[in-house]
Parts: sequence; structure tokens; C-alpha cells
Amino acid sequence: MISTKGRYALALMIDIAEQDTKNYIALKDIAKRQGISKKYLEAIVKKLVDAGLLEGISGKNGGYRLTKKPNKYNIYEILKLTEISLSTVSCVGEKATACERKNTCKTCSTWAELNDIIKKYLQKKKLSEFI
Amino acid sequence: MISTKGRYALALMIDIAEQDTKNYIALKDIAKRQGISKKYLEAIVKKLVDAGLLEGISGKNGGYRLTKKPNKYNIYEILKLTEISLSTVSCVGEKATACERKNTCKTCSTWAELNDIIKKYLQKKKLSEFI
DNA sequence: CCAATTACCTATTGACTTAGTAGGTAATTA
DNA sequence: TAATTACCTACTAAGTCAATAGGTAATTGG
Repeated sequence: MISTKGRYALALMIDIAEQDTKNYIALKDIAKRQGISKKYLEAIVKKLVDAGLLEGISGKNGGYRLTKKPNKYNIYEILKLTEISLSTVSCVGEKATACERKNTCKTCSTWAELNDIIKKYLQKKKLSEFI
Repeated sequence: MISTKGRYALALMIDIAEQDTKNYIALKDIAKRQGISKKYLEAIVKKLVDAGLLEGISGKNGGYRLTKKPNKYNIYEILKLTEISLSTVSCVGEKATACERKNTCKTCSTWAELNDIIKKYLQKKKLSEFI
């Protein structure tokens, strides 16, 4: 359900949050500390930047920085970027594809309920809790 | 997280539970009612039989039958048969692979907690609730 | 100004999973 | 004994995951 990519994204965010938030943190250093391939992290960090969760600058002393305080991030917004879907099944959730059985389906409400429980749990969990 | 296979397994169990439980229900009829390929269902129903959730007999008037009453089934035991893992991440849950970062990992407890919430929800939900 | 540093970009690979199909054999009963 | 049904093995095409490779563009310290 939550892939390596998602866990790396969270690990990366925690790593940056733990450092002095005023400076930009180079991906090279994060990769070294976390024991994750820098090349692989590049693809992940891009999603975080595109979504506005991080800002990055190039060049010497460049790197990445949080755009808000750690207690303002919930881990749902982080994880959903790297996962195709955080929903339990395809017929519920954000990218729900139309379910042809919807009218006769006896299980949809169960999936929706479970989905909601998971989402609420992840949304309640703040980045600051991991520091 | 929960694949078509899992949803089909549940749909199949509900279908059988809805019929007269004394008779054996032919897969052909279930497939027709549910609008699912019979061939595909064969692979799914095998897991249910192997796990003892259903019993099947061959020949004319053969088919499948529940081995206990619908309120004695929870949907966790049904879904886990078709899914590689119902865990949120690979480092927690039933088939947990060793996590090398375990001692330094700040996120494991979160995954474990979420995992537990999902498991408890599914275990509480009985097959009889879908009839 | 230039060379090192760093983010940022595109493409590719191999392994695995998923969803589904195909073509059978074995058992049971009307 | 013929129809019916479960049961079995193998295969395929598409998609995802994890990771690598080889660059270009931007920024800054010396």
C-alpha cells in the first residue's frame, strides 16, 4: 500500500525538518544520512517541490528547504504524492474510476469507510511528531 | 491496496451466503450473477477452499458451500488470502521482511499503528453484514 | 570569470504483480 | 455413459516498482 517511494519521501521530509530549517539542505547529504540512492531520491524530491511542500535552489550551497513549519505538514499530503492511490480500492477515493456495479455493490460503503479511517489517521499525523 | 481479486473473493462469499446455505452453489452461476469471468473466479475460489472457508464438490449438482455461518466470517480472513499483503508497508505485518533501519527508523511505529487500525476494522466486519 | 557544486531533466532496465485467458483432467450423478 | 462440475497447469499483456545512467541548467566561492 505504501511503497518505498512513500517511505523515502517521509524520511526525506523528516531529515530536512531535523536540520536547521533556515538553510538549504543538499540532497547528497540527505542521501548519505538516510542510506538511500541520491539518484532515486531525485525523482521523489521533485514531486515534493512540484507540490510546494519543499523549495529547492541550484548551485553551490543549494539544496532543499521546507516551505512551512513541521507542525503544518500532515503525512497524508506527503504520502499521496508518491503513491498512485492511497485508497483501499479503485472505486473509492480521489482518483475513483467509475464502478459499473455501484448500484448493486454491497461492499462499496465498507471500502469508503475504511478509506476514510486511513485518510483521517494520516491527516492527523504531523511531520513534527517524527522529529 | 485491495485488488480486484480481493473484492471478487468477498463478492463470491456474499453471493454464496445469500443463497440457501445447505446446497452447493455452482461457480458458473456465481460468475453469471456477479458478472465476473468464471475462469478468473476459479483461481480465487481455490484459495478460499484451501483455507477452509469454503468446501467444494465436483460433479453434477456440485459447487461450493460455506463451512460455517456467515456471522462467523470476518472479512479480514477472506481478503488476506488474495492479497500479497494487507500491511501498509513491508516492514510491519504478517509477512514482515527484516528492516535494516529498524533501530533508527522513526516511522515504523506509525506504520504498525495504522496497520493495526486497518486489521481491527476488517476483523470486526462480518460477512453477515453484507447479506 | 570560471570551475565546482547543486538542482533539475529524460530515458531505460529488470523484476514483479495484476488481471485475465486457454486448454485441459478428475470426480460425480442423472 | 454422457453431461456437469470442480480442479489443475501454463501462459500473456499491461502496468508498477525500484533503481540506474547520462546528461543540462543554475548558482556561487575563489
